[in-house]
Amino acid sequence: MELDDRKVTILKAIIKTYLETGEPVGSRTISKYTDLKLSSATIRNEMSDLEEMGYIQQPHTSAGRIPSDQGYRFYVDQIMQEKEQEVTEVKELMIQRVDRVELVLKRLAQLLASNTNYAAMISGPQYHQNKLKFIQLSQMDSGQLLVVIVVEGNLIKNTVINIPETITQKDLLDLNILLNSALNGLTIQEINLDVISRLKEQAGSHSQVVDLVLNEVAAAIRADEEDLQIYTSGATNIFKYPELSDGARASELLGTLEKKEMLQELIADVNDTEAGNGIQVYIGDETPVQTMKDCSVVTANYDLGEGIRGTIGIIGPKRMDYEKVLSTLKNLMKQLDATYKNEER
Amino acid sequence: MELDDRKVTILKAIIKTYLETGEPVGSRTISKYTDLKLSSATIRNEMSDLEEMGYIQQPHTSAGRIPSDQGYRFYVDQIMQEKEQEVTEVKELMIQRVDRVELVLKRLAQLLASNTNYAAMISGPQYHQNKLKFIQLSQMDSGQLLVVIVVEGNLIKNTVINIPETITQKDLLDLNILLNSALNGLTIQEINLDVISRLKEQAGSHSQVVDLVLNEVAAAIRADEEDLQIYTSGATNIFKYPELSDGARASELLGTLEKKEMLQELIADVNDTEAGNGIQVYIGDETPVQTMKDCSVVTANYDLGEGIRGTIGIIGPKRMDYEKVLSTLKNLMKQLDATYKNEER
DNA sequence: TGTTAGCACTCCTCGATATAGAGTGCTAAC
DNA sequence: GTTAGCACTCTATATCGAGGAGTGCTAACA
Repeated sequence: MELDDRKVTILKAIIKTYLETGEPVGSRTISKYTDLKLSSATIRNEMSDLEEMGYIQQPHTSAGRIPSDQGYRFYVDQIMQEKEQEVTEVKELMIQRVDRVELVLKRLAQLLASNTNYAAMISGPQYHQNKLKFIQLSQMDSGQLLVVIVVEGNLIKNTVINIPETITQKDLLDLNILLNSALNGLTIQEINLDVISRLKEQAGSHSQVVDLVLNEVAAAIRADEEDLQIYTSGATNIFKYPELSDGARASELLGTLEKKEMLQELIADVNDTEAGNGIQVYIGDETPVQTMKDCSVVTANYDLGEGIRGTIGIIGPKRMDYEKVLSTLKNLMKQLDATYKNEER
Repeated sequence: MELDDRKVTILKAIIKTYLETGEPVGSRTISKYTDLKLSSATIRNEMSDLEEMGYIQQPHTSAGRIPSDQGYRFYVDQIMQEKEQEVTEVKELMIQRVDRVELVLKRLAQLLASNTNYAAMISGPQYHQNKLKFIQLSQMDSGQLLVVIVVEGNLIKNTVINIPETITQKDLLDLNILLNSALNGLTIQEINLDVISRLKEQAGSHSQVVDLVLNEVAAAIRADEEDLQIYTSGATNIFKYPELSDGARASELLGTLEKKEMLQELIADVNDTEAGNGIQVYIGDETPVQTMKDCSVVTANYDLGEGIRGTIGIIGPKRMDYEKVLSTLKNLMKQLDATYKNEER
């Protein structure tokens, strides 16, 4: 059987209506809704075909039809094609340049959640892939050194370390110069034993301090990894969709969003399958995260330049408003580009 | 009517049973449960009295009894008295000293949530009440200054600012000394116009930089306030308690925990009414947060020294295991004291 | 040959009704 | 003061039937 124009029109009409209402849609509704001027009987025949072809299904014999995952997939592919060129002008998202990346990300998540009425997640940059830009040691109290580490993209980490020895201002200055010249431009991953032992040699009597500093660098980075830089917002939006809000489902889903570990799998998968324009849609079972199999997830990869890149995800019911979500994300990416890339930091 | 020993025993038995089961408890259950060796009929009479006195209530005529808020209050007051002296040894909570306060707080919240099976919240320190300890400017690229601000308790804030002029190493050193000597020991609130203008005078040609730096200090602090330093964990634990997990209620409660604004009111109230040992219990309507009126909230104030203090809260159903929560919190406070206070930082 | 009207059929939804069971309150006896 | 007994109340659960939405099929129509 072939998916001719009329079938496509009817399929789209079914899906659109279902997206709006969340109720199974009957033949009479479609017969009125479309401008096809067909009777409900004809529609019924077509629907029967569409069901046989796997695009729609019936919750029970005498109910209307709802889209199957395959149906959603067809629909999404369609609108992704149609809108490919079109640069949608959604209402301004009001992005302000802020220097602290985490804050920006948190706000973005909030923005997306409140704009779409779905749940939003956003992953922060992976620090260990970024290059070191600047290290600064300074004496606070005696025996206490303040360590400030700046990596690409002006991400700043800092800690206070206790040192056993006292250290003169002069030595401190030398150490700073040494550290900077040795480590600048390296990523955290590239700071291996070789680099470290060479550094310690050069540091001479202060090799112990170097050790402590490098340990702290490593620890700070590690803490960050552990502390999964994933922000979520609007998790409770899922209660707006009855099909997601029954006890067990809601609990699972919210748990996934709260714990965040599983979201990493999602992000990993997004990065693996990296689509053309960076926007991807997972419908139902397509998701790599089992607890989201009743949801759809739309993801995008953002890149603020200077190594700050990550993944954004919108999580909602399968009957989410794909057009809106897709255009919101596209618009967001455009604005991020405009705000962060072109303007030199 | 008087609340004699037998009534107390029965009341406690009712509450204890209800805490475990979550179902209204009948007279026969109590007659078997206690070692009072009384028939269900006698218990019924006593229950009737207890209801008249307001300690228990019936969901409907032919159901068993459940504790009223007043009943819970009595119960909690009792165990708080009984356990006052007793330093309970719950299983070790495994607190490790970590230097980054936010991480510690996040972990604490997780620890509490998983230990109790309720939701946990924990508020971070309010930076503007803390004294400035150290300010350091350093040149990163030309035109870019790295500003590091350390306040009491080794809380570190930092930003990168763009400056219009270039500045020599010598001038930078002078500026650092100037800033530190002028601002050290002041709280953010104490840095008023008077201090600022005096500073700018002394800075001479670099008064513009001083301005920028102070603005950034203010902005960093403000961002922190906005970004409400409240961490939550285990919000989805509420699904373990049917009386909290129906759609509307769960949504409201989770929303409150996610948005966090309302939690501030709770914290404010805790600080206002500051109880003896710092532990407080809000039962049902006693809570200052309307959305938690079906819950009980147990709060404690922690103090890690050096101005790092805040509030911890455990949020669960009214039939929460008060004994466990109270002793867990007491134990936690003890461990925090041992880990942070005695050991000099 | 495609479209449509008509109709029987299916299955869900919703309200009404009946029933079982848990628990109470009261009374009377111990 | 305590207890056994019993009638009574109210909920929870199941059952039934009516109403209605929607289908699938057939036969007639253009």
